[in-house]
Formats: sequence, structure tokens, C-alpha cells
Amino acid sequence: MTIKHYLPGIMMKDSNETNDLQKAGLKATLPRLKILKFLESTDIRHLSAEDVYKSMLDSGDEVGLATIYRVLTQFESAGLVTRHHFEGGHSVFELNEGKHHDHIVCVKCGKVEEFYDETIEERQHVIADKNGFNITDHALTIYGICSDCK
Amino acid sequence: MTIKHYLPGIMMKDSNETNDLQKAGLKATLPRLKILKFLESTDIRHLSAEDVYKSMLDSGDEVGLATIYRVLTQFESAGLVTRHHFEGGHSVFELNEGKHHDHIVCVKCGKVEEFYDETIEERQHVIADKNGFNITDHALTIYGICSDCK
DNA sequence: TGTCCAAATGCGAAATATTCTCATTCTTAT
DNA sequence: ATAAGAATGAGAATATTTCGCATTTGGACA
Repeated sequence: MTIKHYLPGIMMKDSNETNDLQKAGLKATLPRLKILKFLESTDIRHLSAEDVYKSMLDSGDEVGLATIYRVLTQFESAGLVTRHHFEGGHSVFELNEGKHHDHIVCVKCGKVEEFYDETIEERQHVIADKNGFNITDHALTIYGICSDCK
Repeated sequence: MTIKHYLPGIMMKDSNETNDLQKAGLKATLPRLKILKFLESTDIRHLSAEDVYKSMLDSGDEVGLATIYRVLTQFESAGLVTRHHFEGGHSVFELNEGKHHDHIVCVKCGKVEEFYDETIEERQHVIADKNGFNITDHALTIYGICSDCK
């Protein structure tokens, strides 16, 4: 669905999503576009593959579960989403928007808050250097009881 | 198997492991003793339930896989081991000895190094306070390429 | 030390989560 | 529009973990 005809004089691409996919080296297939648009439109930040599958089904966009898994993994490789391994054994995915952050998770209700701490970021690089590693990524998750659950 | 008869004058308990289990509120059953002894004797720090199962089989101590899972979970609750969710989707367990530490994992070869950083520990408490959480635990894993794999 | 009861174990079935296979359908370059 | 290769869908296959239940065991107490 293009809107270029409604904005004469401005040369628009078919959609931001198509473009984002192509920049990521991924063909702009319908399932991928739908999944990306879904991730951008939902206000739930952390979703399992199953969550994505069911939510999309509910809104009438059926995409096979295997494809959801494949596409989310591709999005992860492309840097479009981040995969987290919170407690529970299954992966959850988060659309990468804005800046990097870490998470603090309530072990009672599952609520997830985001935070960013420059000091911690810096220390991690010091630690990686000390151990001879080149950091590719990191995952810091603090677990605790949130104020609602105390 | 007790050794108290060989140390006259010293009142020894049946074994450290039996004692550790009882202090943890767990009956000193044979499978639990074997698993605990195995964890204490191996020099591999991070093991999956399957790893524990197979290694014990190899050394002639067969314990059902379901029991391994149950016992490791109980040990976790009792604070004897820590469960980690490194990349790969399955849990690995680590015997708690010495002090808390975090991990830096090589994404190529899987090597795991431990580190402890007081500054990061402190910042986490500040962050939890700021968000109204009582920390119960935390998991910081840095991912990178180790010096061998560069 | 023998007995008894609750708790623990073993084993296979079931549940979950994720990946794979392969026939069919799209995408995109031409 | 067409062809070649990539992507998808559906279900089978795998991997990991849990569950149900019959049997065994640990340990409190007589």
C-alpha cells in the first residue's frame, strides 16, 4: 500500500518496511512485511514467536509459525530485533528501536522495565578487554520483585 | 559411607554432602548425594541436565534423567546451584561455590569465563531502587569473541 | 533394629519450544 | 511476462523439560 500518489512532488518508496527489509538484505516478502509491521504497531515490547503468531492470527494476518521463527531469526541477524532469554526457557523478541537498554524483570508478575546505565556499559568493555574478548553483545537482566508485587 | 571410625576423637558427620542436603532441607537420598558429589568432583563448571546425566552414566552412576531435572531444580531452589540461560535455549547449571560472579561467553567456541565487578554490582542495586524493585537475582552475560577465536 | 508413611525415584508419556523437509508459491532481475 | 532461486506453509521431527503413577527409599519412632 503506497501513499506516494497522495503526496505529489515527494518521491516516496513503497513503504518504510519494504525499505528496512531491503537495507537489511532481506527480500520484501509479504510475511516479512506483515511481521515487521506487526512488531512496529504493537505496544507489547517482548513477544515470543508464539505470541507473534497468535496476535497476527487474531488481526487476520495468518503467517505460519515456522515462518515466524525463521523470520524472527533473520530479523535478529539483521539487527532489526533482539532475542532475549528471560526466565522460562523460551525466547522473546523485541523490536530494536531507539537505543540499547537492559531489563529488570519482576519474578512474580513478569513485568519488564527497561534501563540504561552508562557506568555498567563502560565496565563491560573494560572486563571484555581484560579477558581478551571483543564484545559482540551482552545481556544483563536483573530479577526482582516489583513495587506492585511486594 | 562414614569415615568417623578412622578419626577417633573427632565427631564427624556422615559426609559433607549429606549434611549440605539436610541443611538445605532436602532428604539425603542416594540420587541427590550422587548428583551433588558429581557436581563437586567435575571440573566442568557449566553443565546441562543431559550433560550431568551422561557423565554420571559414564562413571557408572545411573540416575534417571527426570530425577536429574528434578534434583537440579531443587538444588537451585536451595541455593546449591545456579541455573543459567546462555544462548542455545537450554539451561545449564553451575555449582555454587565461592562468590557470586557473572560470565563472558565466546559466541564462537562457547568458552565461558567468569568475572566479578563491584561497580556493576553496585549500579544494579541503584537501578533496582530507582525502579522500585527488590533484587532477587541478576544475570549478566557478556557475549563476544575470545582471543583464541579472533 | 524393624516398621511405617511420606517423600523420592524411574520410566514412559506428554507438553513445549524450535527446527527441518520438501512441495508449492512468491520475488525479483531480466 | 518469464525463469531461477529464494521463501513459505504444513506437518514431521527434534530437543528439552515436565508430568503421572507404580514402586522404592529414607528416616522417625516404637
